[in-house]
Amino acid sequence: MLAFMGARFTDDYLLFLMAQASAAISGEFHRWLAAEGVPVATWRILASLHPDAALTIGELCASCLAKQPTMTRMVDRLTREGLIRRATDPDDRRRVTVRLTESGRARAASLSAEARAHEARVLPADQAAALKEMLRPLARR
Amino acid sequence: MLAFMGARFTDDYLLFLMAQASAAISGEFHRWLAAEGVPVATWRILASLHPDAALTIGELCASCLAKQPTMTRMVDRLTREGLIRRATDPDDRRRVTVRLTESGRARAASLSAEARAHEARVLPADQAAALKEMLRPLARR
DNA sequence: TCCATTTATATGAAAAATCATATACCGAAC
DNA sequence: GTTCGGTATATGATTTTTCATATAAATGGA
Repeated sequence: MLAFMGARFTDDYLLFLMAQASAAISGEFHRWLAAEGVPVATWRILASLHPDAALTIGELCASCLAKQPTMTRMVDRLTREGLIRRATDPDDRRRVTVRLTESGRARAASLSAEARAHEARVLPADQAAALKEMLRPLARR
Repeated sequence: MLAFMGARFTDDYLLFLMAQASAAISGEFHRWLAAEGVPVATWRILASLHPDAALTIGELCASCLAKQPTMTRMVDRLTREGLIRRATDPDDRRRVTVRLTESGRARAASLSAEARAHEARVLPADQAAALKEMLRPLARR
């Protein structure tokens, strides 16, 4: 029998558990995306705009968890690919609002459907709902 | 009154909520680390080894959510800084096991104490325990 | 109006992470 | 013991992300 090793700090540390759970579950879906040839950054932006939101670069940063210079470059790329469209906000000409093109909306709809199906495989609906209830206030901070 | 905008997909998508909650809460602690001059990568490795674990590079990758080449380089750096020590596993000479030095243990202990204090500020103990219960099986996948 | 401050995005330089691959080693089959 | 396939870590090249800063525009006074 092996010697008892003593519990590791991270085995019962909320922030590590949350990061690991998030990475494990998201990783499953990200591997599916990769098989479809869809970069994770593309998915995040399409999902954030789906079905018909107009978000600024800054709002996309918060939703996709990227820094602003990164987001500007991602938005450049998706714009070149014809999936999204940029527009200067007339009420505040510093702001750039982004929304889906028709082609982007179609792509977002199909990926989102698969995301929902994956979510349903991860947890029964009642457990998923309970978990979301706990996560929502944390996500807002 | 503004027109109703239609719910966004990501407002009720488990994987986004989990990633956003994780980033929001971890971000709070990471800002404190930055103020202390401690890189996040350093904290993750010290926490994973605390108080006295001997982990391989591969196990550290899983714990810290980094890829293997990244981890090899992080371990190089912390070794140079005298916080951890590498050793070839005599039972399998391909493996490199890593553990804290005395100096690393002291640093890990003090950071972990602050991490616990932060965790306690995030959620009441009973809610944190309930959340951990839900996250644990997901993190194991 | 003019100026100072703050906010939103863009961009060049730098840093960090990752991919592809090399090396070293293990274990099993022969 | 030799070979073959698989596993663990290391490393060069590349990509991705970020930092620092610039530009442009809004905001709140003097």
